[in-house]
Amino acid sequence: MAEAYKSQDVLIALRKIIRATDIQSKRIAKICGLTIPQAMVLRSIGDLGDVTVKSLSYNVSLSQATVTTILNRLEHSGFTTRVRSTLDKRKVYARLTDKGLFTLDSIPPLLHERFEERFSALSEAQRFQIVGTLQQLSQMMDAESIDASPLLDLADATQESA
Amino acid sequence: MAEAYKSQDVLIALRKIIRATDIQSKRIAKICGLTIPQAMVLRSIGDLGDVTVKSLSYNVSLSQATVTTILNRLEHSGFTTRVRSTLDKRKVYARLTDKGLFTLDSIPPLLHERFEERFSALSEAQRFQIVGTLQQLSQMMDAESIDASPLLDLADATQESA
DNA sequence: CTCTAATCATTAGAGTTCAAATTATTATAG
DNA sequence: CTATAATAATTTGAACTCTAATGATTAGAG
Repeated sequence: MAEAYKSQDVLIALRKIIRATDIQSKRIAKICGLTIPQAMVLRSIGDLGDVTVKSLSYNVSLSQATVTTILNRLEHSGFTTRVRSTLDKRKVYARLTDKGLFTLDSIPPLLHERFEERFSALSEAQRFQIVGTLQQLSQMMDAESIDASPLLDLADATQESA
Repeated sequence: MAEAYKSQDVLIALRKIIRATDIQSKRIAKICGLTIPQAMVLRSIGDLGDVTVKSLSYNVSLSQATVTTILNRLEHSGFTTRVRSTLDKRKVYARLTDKGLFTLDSIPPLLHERFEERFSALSEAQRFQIVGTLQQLSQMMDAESIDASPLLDLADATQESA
């Protein structure tokens, strides 16, 4: 029995992974009130400080439109606010509220706990292999056009908020 | 600088891959009028013959609810029909129309052409490595609970349609 | 200075996706 | 036989995601 690995197999495997993360996202949402995408965005804001929608979209690999809708929900739930730039009125900075900052600490691991365990139990070489393969995949899929390095305009925002 | 591969890196790489396939899906939809999920379902029906929604959901790794909505669209566009089982009236079989059968041949590769090229240019060992890593990942994410082998009830359907 | 082009964010519109609740049907236990 | 449980599909409700169009603002050319 020959084993010919086709790109279709890639698609099927990806679907299972996507499904697993989707389901996990719902699970997390029930526990802490934040879905995975929301948590990713919140975490990004925590890491980067005040950031523009565009920077966020680079950072979490989502379109600007998607980040906008996620920010809508985060703002509605009181985790973030929007601050329009005074230097360039086109720009809008996302900023954590106290509630958002507080919540950041209580977000559970974004992947399934069991995955976290299993993954960290692997050797560094194995982890490298997995991450490397995924990165190779995303490059092969032309994801590199999305892969631009995050254009942080932290300095700008920090000065303004001072 | 130490390189500690964290599960967060997995999440980011996955996001890029997911996004790349989403974008490709829209691209395909413009070309042939079918999104990737729709094409996957259509192809499954082509492979399996008349199948129940449940079988399809196993086969394409989507929930029953999702398959239902995709079938709605496929039916609305005239690619498939629904045939309710007479032996077990709970079951509904999806069936290709002539248009659906015809269209099946004209569906472009579901992943980016460049990806198809690059992927098929790899050695069997490399392809195995990629598919294997993905499958390992999906198992680690507890996707195995979804991973049950497809429960085909082809025989049943075939007899009925005769 | 002004017109046009580029940039940033949002909105509009459509498709995907899930869990949970519902409906319909079949199977099983008493 | 009937009541309950299990199964199959759908509906409901909510989030995510994209592209394309729009609105607002800034940058650059003439």
